[in-house]
Amino acid sequence: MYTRRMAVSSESQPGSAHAVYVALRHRFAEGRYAPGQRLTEAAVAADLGVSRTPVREAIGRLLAEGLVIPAARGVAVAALTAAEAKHLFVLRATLEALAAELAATRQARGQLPPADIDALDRAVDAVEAAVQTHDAHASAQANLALHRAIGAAAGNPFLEDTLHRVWDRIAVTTVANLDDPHWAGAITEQHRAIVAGIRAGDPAAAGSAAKAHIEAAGRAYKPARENEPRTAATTQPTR
Amino acid sequence: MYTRRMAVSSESQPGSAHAVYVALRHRFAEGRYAPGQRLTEAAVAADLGVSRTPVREAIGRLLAEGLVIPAARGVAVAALTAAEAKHLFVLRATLEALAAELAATRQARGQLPPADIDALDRAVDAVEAAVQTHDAHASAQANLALHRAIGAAAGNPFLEDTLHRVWDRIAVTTVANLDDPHWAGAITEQHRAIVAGIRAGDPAAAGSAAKAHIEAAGRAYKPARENEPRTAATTQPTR
DNA sequence: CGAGTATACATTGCATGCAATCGCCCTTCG
DNA sequence: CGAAGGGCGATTGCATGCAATGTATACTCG
Repeated sequence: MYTRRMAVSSESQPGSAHAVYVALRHRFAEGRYAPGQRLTEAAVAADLGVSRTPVREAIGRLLAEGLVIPAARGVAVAALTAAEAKHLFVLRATLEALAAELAATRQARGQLPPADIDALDRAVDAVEAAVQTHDAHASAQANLALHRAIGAAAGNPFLEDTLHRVWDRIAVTTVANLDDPHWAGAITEQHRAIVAGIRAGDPAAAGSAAKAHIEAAGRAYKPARENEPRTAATTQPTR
Repeated sequence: MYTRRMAVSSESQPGSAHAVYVALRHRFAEGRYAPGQRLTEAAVAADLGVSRTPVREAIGRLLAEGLVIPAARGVAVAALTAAEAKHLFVLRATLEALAAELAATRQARGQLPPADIDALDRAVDAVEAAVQTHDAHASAQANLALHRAIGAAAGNPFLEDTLHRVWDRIAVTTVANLDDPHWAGAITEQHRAIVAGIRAGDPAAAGSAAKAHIEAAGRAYKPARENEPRTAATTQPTR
């Protein structure tokens, strides 16, 4: 998974500031810090067992990325409005279409290792299996892994980084929407169409399949827990 | 209707950490801190008259954005390799095509204020005038303003933010390449084609014109000062 | 004279302290 | 009963100190 690469955004940073950053993102993803919840430096620092300084740096990055927003006194976990989600999916559709096109182009030129393509097929199978278990978390995980693999196959580190940003922003409030059986059935078919286009080295086919897939995902998207009532205190002050 | 400004990346932050961040970016843009140059927290802090703490935060953000890279002892100003530039222009072409398409769509739906379109025309004129003065800095500035206006006209804050990131990354080492008279002449024509497509409300025309324009810009791009003094070479790009 | 090694030092990374700021709540007045 | 104002407290923002770490230099030995 770590085929790095050109310096676009450094991944393997040491230090607890980066650890805090990763930890916070993880808490967002698993909903432990819910959208709208307020974060205070002291509470996070106590939670993670570090001082406020690395927490400050991590929050600064999250603020720059839009994963948290300025709140009354400090920051709050960002929530996605319906309009924001719509805009994100428009961008995402174009980016994923480009990724599929580039991957197909690399395949046509023989620049894509066969192992990578086989990995795509396995990833599609994994999503299908996960969806059938009706495990939302595992499905989201497998789905993300597939899309990540396509992004990596494109061979453009800046595109890959941009895709990660978009996914992160969407994943803050989303898990795969499996309630709709029609969508759950269509997802694998659409995934296969993308991979087939890549395998065939057909950029147009792969790109349009990817675009259609993301647009369908955008239509199926329902903002999870849109408005959790406010004032979920940070961590319990244990008072 | 006035839609509340979506928080994608907070712009007007107070505090000297943000001021340091802006100041550093400005120094990069005007070449005062050249690519490959090493930055130490203490030196920057002394230069800007603050302590190391806000400098640390600013450098952390620049590191996350890829504008500086980890160096032997701290960080160095990032330089663009030819391969990186190529990848950036591929991404940029797609993003700007999307922006032009969305702007044209908004125009077709009557959602784009006529004043905005007139502003696009004026921006095109401004670029033309600046190019004729052979002032590289002014030309780059005017060109960026035009592209920014198109990005804003698209009405998608996430796309706009992503475009800014790409522009920033390219602008680190680039000014408009005016040496090529053929390119200098074609630039205004291409700009007009994009704006014409938007004004006509024709997404396909606007998008393809934008894509062609950026691809031409990518071909005309020559990495300014391609001296690579072994800065990024701490990790081997074993590609 | 070159290579290997030890040492000193520049520099980062984090914690802590202190002052400034802003929201919240309680009080007070209309 | 509602609104305005003031004080208190929570929280941020920045500076500084100290320890850890990796680099570059100087030194020694072959």
